[in-house]
Amino acid sequence: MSRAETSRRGSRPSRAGIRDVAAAAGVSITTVSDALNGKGRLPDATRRHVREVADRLGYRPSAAARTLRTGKSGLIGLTVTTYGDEPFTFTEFAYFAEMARAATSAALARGYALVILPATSRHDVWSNVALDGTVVIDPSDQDPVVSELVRQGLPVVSDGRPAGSLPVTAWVDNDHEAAVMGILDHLADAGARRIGLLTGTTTDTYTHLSTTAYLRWCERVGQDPVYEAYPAHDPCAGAVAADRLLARPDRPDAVYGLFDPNGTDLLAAARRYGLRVPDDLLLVCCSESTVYANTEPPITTLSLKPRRIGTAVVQLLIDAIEGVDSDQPVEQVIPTELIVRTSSQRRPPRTTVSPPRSPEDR
Amino acid sequence: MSRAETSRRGSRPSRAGIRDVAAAAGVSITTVSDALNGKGRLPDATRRHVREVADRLGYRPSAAARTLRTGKSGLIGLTVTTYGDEPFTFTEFAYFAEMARAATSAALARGYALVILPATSRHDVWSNVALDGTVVIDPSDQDPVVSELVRQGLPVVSDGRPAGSLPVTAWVDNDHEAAVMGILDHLADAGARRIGLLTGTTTDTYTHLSTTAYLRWCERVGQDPVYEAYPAHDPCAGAVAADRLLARPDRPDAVYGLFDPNGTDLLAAARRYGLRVPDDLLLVCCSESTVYANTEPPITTLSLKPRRIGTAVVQLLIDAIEGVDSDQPVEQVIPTELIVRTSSQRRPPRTTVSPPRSPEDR
DNA sequence: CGCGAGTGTCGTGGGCCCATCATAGGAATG
DNA sequence: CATTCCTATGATGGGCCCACGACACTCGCG
Repeated sequence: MSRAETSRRGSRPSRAGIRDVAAAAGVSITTVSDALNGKGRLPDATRRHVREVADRLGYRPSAAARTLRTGKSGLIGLTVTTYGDEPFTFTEFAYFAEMARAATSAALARGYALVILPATSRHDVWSNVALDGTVVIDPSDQDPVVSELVRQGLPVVSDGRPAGSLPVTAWVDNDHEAAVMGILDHLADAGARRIGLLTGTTTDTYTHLSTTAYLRWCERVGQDPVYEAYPAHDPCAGAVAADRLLARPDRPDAVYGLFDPNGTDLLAAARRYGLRVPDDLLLVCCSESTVYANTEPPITTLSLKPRRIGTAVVQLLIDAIEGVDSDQPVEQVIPTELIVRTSSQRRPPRTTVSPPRSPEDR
Repeated sequence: MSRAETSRRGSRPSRAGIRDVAAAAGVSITTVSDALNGKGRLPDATRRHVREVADRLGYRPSAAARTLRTGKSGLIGLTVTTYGDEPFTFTEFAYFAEMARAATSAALARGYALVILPATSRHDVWSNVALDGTVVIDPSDQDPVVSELVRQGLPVVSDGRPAGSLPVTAWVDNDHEAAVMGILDHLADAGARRIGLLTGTTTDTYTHLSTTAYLRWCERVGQDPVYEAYPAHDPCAGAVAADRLLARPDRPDAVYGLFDPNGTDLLAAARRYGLRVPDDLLLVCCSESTVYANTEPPITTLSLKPRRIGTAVVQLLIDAIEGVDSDQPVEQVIPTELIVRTSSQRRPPRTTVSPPRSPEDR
């Protein structure tokens, strides 16, 4: 009867379109659109009727068409640049898993979905997906991916203070200097005389800021720096570096490890040299892994609160996408948390309970 | 001059379109499309020229428009149904992290990107993203999400044998019965007289098949079943159930735990009861976590090979999307791997090395 | 009482987003 | 004149939104 009915030629295995709904409901396309989207001024009767017909036909609006028309896809990119070519390092570092999980939840809660994309700009994938914005974890200086995205006018929020003058829309990070200072003070309070550092050779800001803070602290208290650096993406290199650190003539009596597996590696190395923890060696490492609550002895860890970071990053990004001028500053600093366990206390504490983890605040 | 030049009105802060490239290169829109997509028969000179101009203008084809026209978005959904409302349980179970990572890599390698979606059908998100197909992990019987997707004609591949007559396009799974049987035989060989099981109360196929296999094995060898079940999504319940199992009057002298954290929980429970592992109690659990290589003692684990599963699932899905009639069957069974460590051997083995992990085969 | 202007409600038409593809058209060559 | 080659035209995909149109009803004034 109507044009919609006849213009579709032949068989129709495809899904019902807005046209079909309009024809079946006896109204115009616009009315269908308005009725389903809650826009326009329509009597409730019409609205209900259209919705019924749409349901009956199993109508689902085409996401592609809507995206094309509105310019919004409801998709957010997530990309991890750090440590090598693998698309992301979920397994190696619990931090990424937690952060990605929180980011996904936060995005979904606001009606967006998260797309995981490779750091290495395989252009075909990046340009095949319509993004409203992107979260970049640890962007390197002059990151080409970021530049390209910004050039296209897309908002970019980074996890990690951007190096140089990378033009990100907003960023979220911990205060790594303060965290390192706090740990070193904590170890010194526990009786450490010479504190060593296990650090990385990579050039990301986390490694850089932490190492610098360590060196400054040493200068302030008048201690000679004792540290070993290794390529953080190589799990075996970590064990070797831990061993080297404890084999030095100026062996430290306390060590802070910047990366997740350092705790286990340092513990193993200590065993090899017959060092007791915490009696002969105090240990702290930066990790989100719950493993360290059950090691022998339990190891004190620094948590960077990846859940809060993941949530914050996504909130900032969506605010930027939707043009919400939030009161939040575009630079957000998330506090770290030192979870003190046996490994960093000379005298065993009265109770070794770690703070209870509430689902959100972590 | 051309229509493209004049039809755009006013200022143009937006990205360059194919029109602009055509105008700038002095050719038609079709020629631009063909030149960039490698289609049609064009002289190389034209092709190069168009590409140059496109680069100069920073032209990126609109993903939304392409999707609308071609009907392909290059996007694959990944959804986890198991264990509660949280969008996915990355952290709790290393299995998911590994599997998702492998799936992401495999998708990217074939030019697709992965979108993580919630199992609970928040319709607004699902219908806002144009998917070419979906991977469903552990679909429950009569899963509404799966039904809806299939109704729309989208291919769905599941990780885990679908229960009932769920109409998935293909599925990948381990042979859980064989795996459990193998472990029980392994424990019996090591001298176990009464083998207990730590299982779940959930109704997913993994739990169901594994438990059934255990009961059948018991029947075959004439042992009374000794098992405790708990809701797998609750980490605390696991510790309690482990304790209950070892507190029973008919205490088992060997236990297999179906879930990732069971190893740690059982080890802790054993300590509380003064049981030595492996002397008084043999232990195996199903886990992808590397922590069990370093526990005291190291614990034998069953690996379900999540990387291979994640890869296989995505390959099958993309084959279905692209209409490739692969030689592969639509039902793929991935072999499991038992990583034997100290906890399941009465006499300490001569060497306790676990097999070296190659990057892909895991 | 009659008629046009004024006000409001409800709905419709057609353009638009942008790239792709089938087909028709034109130029050059044998 | 026929045959290659190459390029242009126009339709298409599906939903959203601006700008109106149809219609009903009220009010004011002659």
